[in-house]
Amino acid sequence: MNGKDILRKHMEQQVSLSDAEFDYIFAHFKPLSFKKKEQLIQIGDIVENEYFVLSGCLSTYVVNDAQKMHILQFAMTTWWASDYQALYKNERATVNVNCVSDAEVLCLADKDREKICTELHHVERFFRWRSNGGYVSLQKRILSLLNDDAQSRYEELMHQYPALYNLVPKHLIAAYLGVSRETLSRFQRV
Amino acid sequence: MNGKDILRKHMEQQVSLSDAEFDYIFAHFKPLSFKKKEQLIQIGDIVENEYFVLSGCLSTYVVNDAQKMHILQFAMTTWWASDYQALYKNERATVNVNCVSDAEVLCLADKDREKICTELHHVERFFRWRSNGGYVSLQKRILSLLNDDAQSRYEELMHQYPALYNLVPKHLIAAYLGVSRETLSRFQRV
DNA sequence: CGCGCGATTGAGTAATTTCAAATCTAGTGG
DNA sequence: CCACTAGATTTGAAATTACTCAATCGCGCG
Repeated sequence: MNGKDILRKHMEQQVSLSDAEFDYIFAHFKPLSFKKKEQLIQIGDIVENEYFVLSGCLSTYVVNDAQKMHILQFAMTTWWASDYQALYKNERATVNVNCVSDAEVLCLADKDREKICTELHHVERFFRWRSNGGYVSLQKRILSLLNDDAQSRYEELMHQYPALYNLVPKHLIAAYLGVSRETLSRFQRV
Repeated sequence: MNGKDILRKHMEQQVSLSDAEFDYIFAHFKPLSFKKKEQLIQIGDIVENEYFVLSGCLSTYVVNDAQKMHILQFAMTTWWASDYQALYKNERATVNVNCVSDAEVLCLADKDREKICTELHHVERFFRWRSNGGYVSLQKRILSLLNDDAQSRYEELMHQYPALYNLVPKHLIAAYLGVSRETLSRFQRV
């Protein structure tokens, strides 16, 4: 399936669009390819775009003073990624976004998203519902951080996204779960 | 300031509305009063409403098998609360919402929100931006759970919402931060 | 073949939890 | 107004858990 079809199918899960409408929307997305380890956003950058992932895997992360990395989000196909704090509030980037693997994305500028949201009420609805869904997912993650031990979080993550197991190095999964790689490794033996 | 003015000011921070528009919107909100400890939503409920807090404080929480409580969110004036997973996805409630103190709220039905979003493009934009803001806040909380120790999280929370210090019992703050009340108590001495 | 990155393992350490008990506080009824 | 009580907070000590540091192992790629 090509990028256009992937995006259309993704959007039509929420709202229905005519061919003409979708063509118009799609014209605002720019296809880009990245190699493993390339940076899409770096801390301090001005952030003007968000990215819809077609293939491969991105990660959104920070590195603290003690050189420890924390991963806010992985993004695989049909997921969106950016520094949303910077994007929505017009601030400098406080997180990095890079490629865990080679990746293809569709790039959408913040100003274009706002433009097509204004022009097409359906699109505004799509993005509202997308945001609602993201909010609920983050709430779940907070609950799992509060309530579940790291081993359960690991098992749950692997259960929900088995593709991560082979696509992402274990130390990055540890950085997502919030445990040291050694501790994660000790869980594996079970 | 009365409830109507609080809501209007809150919405006008994002979008501008005519008097007639706002009157129409406001007609869909039902003012309700609750006493401390009253439950707005209980696990298992069908969830049809969300709540805009005018005064007092609500908390959204779960209790795990070991009887340990985890707080997903506090909600003070101008904050919104509900079980959004249940509300958005038409599922049964998986979290409780109750009153930490006596509280006044404006109740908005899911179907009314969707209706006025459809009727007034501005309102759809307001709710999209609200959701975007919530998403960013939850991301920050996840980062602080991953990166900061409990003491920093406590200090940061008190710094950002000093009102919580007197309004909310410490063991609930511990349940929000994800530490035992004993550990939180030991931090206090600093 | 050897290098380098990632994963694993062991041992000692630091931090938090649990359990138990004591202390403090605000609100209630007499 | 005071005594009482339930809820909230604090403290101590033991047990658990995850961390760090260091060393080793394994494997794919040049």
